[in-house]
Amino acid sequence: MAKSPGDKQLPTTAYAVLGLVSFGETSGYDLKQFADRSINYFFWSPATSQIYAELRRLKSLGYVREREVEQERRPDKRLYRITEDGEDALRNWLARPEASPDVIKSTLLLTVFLGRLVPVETLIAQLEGRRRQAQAALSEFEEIQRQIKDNEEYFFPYLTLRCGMANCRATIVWAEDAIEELRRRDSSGELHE
Amino acid sequence: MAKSPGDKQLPTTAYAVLGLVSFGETSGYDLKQFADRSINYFFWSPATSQIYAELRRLKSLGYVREREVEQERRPDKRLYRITEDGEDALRNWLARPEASPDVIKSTLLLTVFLGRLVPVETLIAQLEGRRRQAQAALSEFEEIQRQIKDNEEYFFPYLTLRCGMANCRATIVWAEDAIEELRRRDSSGELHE
DNA sequence: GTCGACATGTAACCAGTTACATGATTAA
DNA sequence: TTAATCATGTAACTGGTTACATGTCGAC
Repeated sequence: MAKSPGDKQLPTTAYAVLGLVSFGETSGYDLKQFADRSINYFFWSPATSQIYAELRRLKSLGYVREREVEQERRPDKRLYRITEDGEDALRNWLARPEASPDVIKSTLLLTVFLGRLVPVETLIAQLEGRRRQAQAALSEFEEIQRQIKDNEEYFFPYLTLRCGMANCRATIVWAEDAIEELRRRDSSGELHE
Repeated sequence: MAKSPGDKQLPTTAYAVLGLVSFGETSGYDLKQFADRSINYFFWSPATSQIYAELRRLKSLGYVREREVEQERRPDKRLYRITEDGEDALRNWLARPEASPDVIKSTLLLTVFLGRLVPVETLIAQLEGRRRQAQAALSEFEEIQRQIKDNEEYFFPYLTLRCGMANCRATIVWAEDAIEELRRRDSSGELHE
């Protein structure tokens, strides 16, 4: 059943949502929270409306099953649970031989690249900002790591957390390095331009 | 003149193209090559058709000036040069106090995050692939660095290059680390489902 | 009485890609 | 003659966001 002829590739977001559903029955609303505090760091967090749209698509493909739940003191909600077909499709997608290369859009790096058009102090300020940001994220990640590192259940998320930490450290080192180089260049003669 | 009332924010791609044009008069075709081998590493490289679309927009805003050039042994082409208004708009955008946070879409990390659904060997193979990739990119970056590091003209691109190198190193370290952790876990009992 | 969390959705729009069309020149 | 490079563009589509609508409950 895995690999029926009409198996068209879905957009990555669909698999991301399906992957989150695979952790257990949830609603669209909960999924949004979950996404924001997990895959958000290395994959964008889709808009709420997008999540609902994906859930409808996954349902129409038979990849998730829907269950309506009436609540008294809360609005009614729809809970989704992954199906066997859904898990097949997900495993299939996950096991493709090569992951597509990362997509990175860094307006900071674009700004640095065009740095000759920017006042040095502005550039340094932006780099400082990024450094602080990375430092804050690193602390947060370290805290999370403490909480989950011995919990076998979180082994794979833990690995992605480690990646986040490595990237933060790289960013901090680079930002400091770049600031230093900027200052050196700036003081070694205002003869530029 | 910088900051007229109708100054609506353009999409980042527009500023990216404008930024590339700011290096000197070019055609859409040349711009595509330039983009592929420069900002491509930290900003996506727009489709060719998109570049032409942006050039038309920039022209209609008065940010670039167009000049038609007839060629004998090549198709005719249109060359673009940034205007004063264009440079104002660009500087203005570049100097905004905080760069928006990086957008990262890593299907590899998404795959690792959902790693419990993937055979360990597949996961390791993907991580190996990424490690090799980062290693290759690092070598390439080091080579480029050798060529440009003493050329004042390339100072700002050089800073972005250093960022790329830092990220490559972080990726290599992380990938090796993750593979090790995966192997350890795998050998310490096949009791995981 | 108003704000924030809960909960789902629609409609309009935007940014960007893919596939294709056109056509000349040059190198294999 | 076939493919690659030069050179620009159109049309259809996809993936995703924004703004908005709707309504309840609990806390301040």
